[in-house]
Amino acid sequence: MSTDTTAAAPEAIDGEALPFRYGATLAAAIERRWQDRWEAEGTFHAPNPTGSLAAPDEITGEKFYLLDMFPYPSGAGLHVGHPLGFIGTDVLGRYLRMKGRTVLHAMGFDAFGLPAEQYAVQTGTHPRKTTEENILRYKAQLRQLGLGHDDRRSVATTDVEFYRWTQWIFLQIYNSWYDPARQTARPIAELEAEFAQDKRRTPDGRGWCELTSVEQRGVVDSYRLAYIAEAPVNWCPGLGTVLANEEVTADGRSERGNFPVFRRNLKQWMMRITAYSDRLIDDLNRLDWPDSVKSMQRNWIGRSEGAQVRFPCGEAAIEVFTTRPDTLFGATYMVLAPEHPLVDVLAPAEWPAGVDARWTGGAATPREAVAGYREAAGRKTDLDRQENKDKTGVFTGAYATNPVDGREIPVFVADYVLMGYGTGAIMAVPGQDQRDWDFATAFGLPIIRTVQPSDGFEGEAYIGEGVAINSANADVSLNGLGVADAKRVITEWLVGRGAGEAVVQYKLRDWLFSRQRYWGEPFPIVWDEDGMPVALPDSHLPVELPEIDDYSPKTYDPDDADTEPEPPLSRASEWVEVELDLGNGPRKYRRETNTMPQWAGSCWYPIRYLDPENHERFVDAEVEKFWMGKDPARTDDTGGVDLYIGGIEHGVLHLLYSRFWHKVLFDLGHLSSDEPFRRLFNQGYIQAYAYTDARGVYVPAEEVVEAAEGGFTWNGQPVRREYGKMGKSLKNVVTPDEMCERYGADTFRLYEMSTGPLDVSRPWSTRDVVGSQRFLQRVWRNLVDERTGASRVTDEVPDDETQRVLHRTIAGVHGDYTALHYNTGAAKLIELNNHLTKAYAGRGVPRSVAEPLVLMMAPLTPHIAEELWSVLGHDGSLAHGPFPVADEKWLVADTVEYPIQVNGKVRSRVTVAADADTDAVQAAALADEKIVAALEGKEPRKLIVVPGRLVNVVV
RNA sequence: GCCCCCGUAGCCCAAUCGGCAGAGGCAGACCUCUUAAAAGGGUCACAGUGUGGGUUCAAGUCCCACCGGGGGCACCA
Repeated sequence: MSTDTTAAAPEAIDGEALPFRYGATLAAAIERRWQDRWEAEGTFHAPNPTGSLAAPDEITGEKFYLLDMFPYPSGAGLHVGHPLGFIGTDVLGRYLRMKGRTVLHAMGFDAFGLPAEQYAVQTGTHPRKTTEENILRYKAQLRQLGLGHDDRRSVATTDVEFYRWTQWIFLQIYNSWYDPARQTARPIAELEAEFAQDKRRTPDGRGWCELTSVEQRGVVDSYRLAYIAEAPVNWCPGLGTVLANEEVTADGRSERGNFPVFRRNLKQWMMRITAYSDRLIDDLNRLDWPDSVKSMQRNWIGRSEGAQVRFPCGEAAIEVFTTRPDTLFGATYMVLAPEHPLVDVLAPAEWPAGVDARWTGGAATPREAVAGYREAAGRKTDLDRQENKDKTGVFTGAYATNPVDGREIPVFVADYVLMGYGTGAIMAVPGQDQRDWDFATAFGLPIIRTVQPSDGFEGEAYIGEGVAINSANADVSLNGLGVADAKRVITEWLVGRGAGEAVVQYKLRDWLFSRQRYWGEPFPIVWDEDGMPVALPDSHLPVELPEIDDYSPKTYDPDDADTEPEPPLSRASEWVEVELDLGNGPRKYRRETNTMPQWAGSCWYPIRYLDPENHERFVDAEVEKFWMGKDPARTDDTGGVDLYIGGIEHGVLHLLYSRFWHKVLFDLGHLSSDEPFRRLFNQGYIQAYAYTDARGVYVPAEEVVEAAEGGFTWNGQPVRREYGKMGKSLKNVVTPDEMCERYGADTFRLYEMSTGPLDVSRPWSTRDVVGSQRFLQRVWRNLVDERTGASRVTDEVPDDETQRVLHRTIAGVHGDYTALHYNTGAAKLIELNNHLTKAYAGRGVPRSVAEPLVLMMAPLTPHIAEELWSVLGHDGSLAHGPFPVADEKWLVADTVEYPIQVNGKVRSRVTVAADADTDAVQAAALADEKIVAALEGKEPRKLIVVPGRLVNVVV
């Protein structure tokens, strides 16, 4: 390779006298040249073991799969906060590559999504056009940062070749069912075979052959992992689409757009993620993830163990779920959710004699009371229900029988019980549940304590640990047992009586998977003349999005709950109505007109990076095993990406969905890893100050100055400072483009990595960037003649002190890079350079120190390091090493200075040989005259010698 | 209300198993190079670790309570 690597003479901006001073101009020339060269030489191409990207000879060292959460290419472009994680991963990737590891690092785009579609609706521009322009802009912005990505592996979820495989994965899921006995997904054909051979009973007990083919298909469809269900979903008229639970905020609004969301029963595609609840929760223990994300997922899945108990009630029985079956003897009433189907059935025509006036809601009959209450509850939004925690309800007029003691207890309807959790009915135990206590107090219901509160307990409901009391019948007694034992005993008793069983409940619901949008993956599904869904065979993939004129779903008044979703694709009638031969002759079908949610593509993109050009499979099995396979050297390894870095905002949605898909594909034998991300790391955010004037209007943050007496001013007028996001409307956006122009990419990278450890959020401060620039300039000046651009290094043998500083730096930098503590790594490099500046002022730095310094800088500031490396006479790139190795002999000092403490206060210091043993150190300490004086002849009570650290004399 | 994380110099951040509170940067003061300018060179100062207790020979680090900031969950039975 004959690329010219001498420093180009820059335009005279840095001054005639010093044409080779390192500044923005010179940096720009160096950076552009090295970026071109890396691209031309394919420096960051990662070798696959086989397939189109195969280069088995280039595989050296252990592989490492490094991954960033890929960005959505928005029209606004990147601001300086976005690349923080990207630079962080790049530094690690470059370091590991220099150490000889085979590193895969690529960057793609999560390119389906609402903004491009909304822009299309407004302007008529095809979302593909907007999306592709934005991707090009992002790529240019990322390229100028010098990120070492394998550009051959850059995929976008909107690429037809990509979403063809998203559709293929959907079909894999659709064509599977979950076998709870084997705890695994299995092909649907195996289920059909079980039915056909009568090894499995049909839901209504008829023989398989007695069912019509449509009935048979209906039965099979009800087992699929992707299925159609008429279910209560989150309908958002303002957006014209339904949303997943995860996309709705706690106050019942859409995460995007903040529109009201209503619960509606609609037919939608669902994914049976609940089948994986246990594995998703249990396998968290096998992952190297932050505790915060693990606990968020545990919380979201919400597993609770308890018992399902039946309370007889007239002809019917009310089923309740409880985590506290030990408190059954304290159940003094029951509550049904307003939507509970038994509410209508139970209410008798007349109130029982002597009914408490508080219970009737003023109604003449129970049916009237219940109907009125139900209607009122139905009008309340979820938000109203949550905000108003005063307990309301009415008596149904019916009584149920407590199965443990035969007591008749009243049944209420109240909206503090939710239909969506458990069975939608509870047994109320006011003695041990504060909500029930509040209700019981309001309605004059009895309270029985069945757990002995701890001494001095002064609260109302007691939820703590304690022994059971008041809990015995003729058959069984819990009295004296602790909570756990009592639960076990009573559950066994219930099971024995056929009154209940031990069950596990989850908060997790199935994943609503269809959206009424244009810019998403079409489903590979058609509907036949029987109105049944039919999966398209693989040979019909991809199902491409049709061209249409109007990209918008029908949207409505955001508050109008009584509207129906109407997807934009439903208007593409030529595309929707098709005649296909799916193996039984040409027939007419209607295409599914919903599209997949944005999460679909992000569920599996890391897998496609591995083998982006494979047209036969979504990934080659050997390639997947190489990059993501389980490591037999680790116990119970999950396999997966070696390090995944991204923001914590994806803690539940993306990370839960992709784990689910990954596990299905693993179960079906398509993947060898059973988790997608072995290690997860949440980077912090770059935040920014914004300033408002007296009217509360944002002023350009760039132009605000700090007043001498404190406070801030803009154009002389005082402004108020606030801290938070960077955004156009806040007038505080700083872009990487600006930083590259003013300082160069290396300075920008170094600045972002220096301001703190990667997981810490920190404020952006443009004026601090100059510090990083100065460091690079000083290194440059130490090694390069600013007048001629020639090397200044010498062949001098460095002095011992310099050797020690160098090797201490090498040892430290290894640890810092590995731990993603780039701020301390950078500090050590600055320290080393500061030492060189002093020690070799005016005469050039020894080559044996200069070279390791340059190599160690390379992960953080790759362009200037490459340039210096070539100025020092090396032809090739340093991207693949070597990386300096510390020499032990320079890590140990000859002598150690020990501080001597008397009673914990430093009184003196002694210097002893580094290999002096404890006794010698002790002797030296006690012989020190200041210590002798401090002791005043007293005998030390205790002597602590911490080797290499200090001596403490206790008197 | 419950759970998790974080409080070190004017600011961003270091500090290994508990072992001398300071590595680095910004801003500041002073000196200096330069015709001049500063993104030139150099020197210096600045906190006892949010507050109050405790454990220890020794606490920024461990324990308890409180205060402040950030995040998650929230009538989940």
